[in-house]
Amino acid sequence: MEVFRKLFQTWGPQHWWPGRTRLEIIVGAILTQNTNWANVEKAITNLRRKRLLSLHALLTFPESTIAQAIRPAGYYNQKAKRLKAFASFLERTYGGSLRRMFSDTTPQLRQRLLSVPGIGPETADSILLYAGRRPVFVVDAYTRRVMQRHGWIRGNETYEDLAALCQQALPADVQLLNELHALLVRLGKTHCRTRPRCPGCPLEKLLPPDGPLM
DNA sequence: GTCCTGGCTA
DNA sequence: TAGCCGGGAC
Repeated sequence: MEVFRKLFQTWGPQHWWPGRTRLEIIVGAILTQNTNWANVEKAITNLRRKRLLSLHALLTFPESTIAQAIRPAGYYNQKAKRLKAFASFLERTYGGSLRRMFSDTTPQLRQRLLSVPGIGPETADSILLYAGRRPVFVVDAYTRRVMQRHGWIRGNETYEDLAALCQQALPADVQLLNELHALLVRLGKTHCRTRPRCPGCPLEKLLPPDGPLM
């Protein structure tokens, strides 16, 4: 909570997730895997312009057509496959209804999302939090790096370990978890980069005496 | 050349 | 655990 307060006091609300619809948020969550968001926006713009941003289109258009549209997001062949995998999952499991999907319980839906090829824990949790408004903490590479550099974890924890650790330390508040993940991403892009830039960091006073650990 | 709101496979 | 996917921005 101290981390959240410091980050929020410094940068304020981050206005995530910038998607128009729940489907668009889910598509964005898949497209942004290991990819800069600016490139995802280009891909989503292409999908919209080509009328591919619908469940029906994702189900019916050939994978190669989807791939061409999302090319700016990188990994376009893999991601085209993943978008179609999610679309067929939604059709098969919930009759194509996002409303039915999001009326499922969080643990049940999470388990089912993880069974979709191309949806791992971070993508599943992003979907739950940002499209489903469920109080879920999203762990990402920045989260791990920030915690490791401050000596709060050993570094060999699994995704589920870190998620449990953070959930436990935080209230189950959708808005807070929404902002916190976005703020941690901002922190990772500005200060907690591959090479740390601690001077001026909102968390500078939380550093161990000898500085960052890695 | 490095990095980007990961996940799958061998 | 390493290698792979990959274009775009810097």
